[in-house]
Amino acid sequence: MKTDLKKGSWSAEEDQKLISYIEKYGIWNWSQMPRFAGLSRNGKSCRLRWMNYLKPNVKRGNFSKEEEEIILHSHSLLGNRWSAIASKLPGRTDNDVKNYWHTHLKKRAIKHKKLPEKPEQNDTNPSPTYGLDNVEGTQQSTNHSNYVSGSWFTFDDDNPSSSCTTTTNDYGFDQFTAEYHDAGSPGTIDDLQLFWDQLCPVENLEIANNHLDGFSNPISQDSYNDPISSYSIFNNDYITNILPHP
DNA sequence: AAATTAATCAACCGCGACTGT
DNA sequence: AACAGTCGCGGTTGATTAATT
Repeated sequence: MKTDLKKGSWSAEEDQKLISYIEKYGIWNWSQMPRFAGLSRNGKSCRLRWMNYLKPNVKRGNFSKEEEEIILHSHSLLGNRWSAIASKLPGRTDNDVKNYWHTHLKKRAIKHKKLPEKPEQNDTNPSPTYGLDNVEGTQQSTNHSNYVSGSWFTFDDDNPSSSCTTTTNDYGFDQFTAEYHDAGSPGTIDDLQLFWDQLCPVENLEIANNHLDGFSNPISQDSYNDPISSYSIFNNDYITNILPHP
């Protein structure tokens, strides 16, 4: 048996029924709830309406410049993981972010992709523009050498197998990536700790966790067992995802 | 002013992941 | 291990509104 379930736009009355029900009884089972709430909707429709529209603190209205930047940055790393991107924007839903991307930002990102590579840098006299020293809030380091934009170089004289690089990603953002290479000869967990401490103090790791879904703290036994652990930092901006070695 | 086109965004659909049995 | 139910995600559609001709 099937009572024909309503589809399409929600009426104010339906909204009110759903809100009242959830306020009273909470969310316990989306597929069962509509019956009890007196709604001729399937659970999926109710869930969507609640999540994207009715839930308290859902932010409506124009996206700020800052929100745009976060979406662009995040998308350049995460791709179409709208939910992960939305999680960095309090009050915004994945649907909103996705819509905004398609209607406002996609063209801009595509344009970025067509931009020429950033200017060549002089290998013998490297500019700090894309280097670690210019990453905001990151500990200054004097250890690195042979800096060449876009290619690997020795990061730490004490850890010759560690490296970092800078690239311009597909969206035109400068991206800084660091890796710890354990080159098959296991050191101690302290070596790894030291490497990441020098590269990025703990407070910045916390920033990373706040800004990126899926970030895993490199200072762990797990990543130590993995011969390479890495993450990236947008120039002057966000610490970003763990990246596999290319 | 009317017709046409473009932009916007709420909502639907299919699918995969997860959980419980 | 297999199955069913549920949930959440991402791609897509379609109705409405705004802009343009």
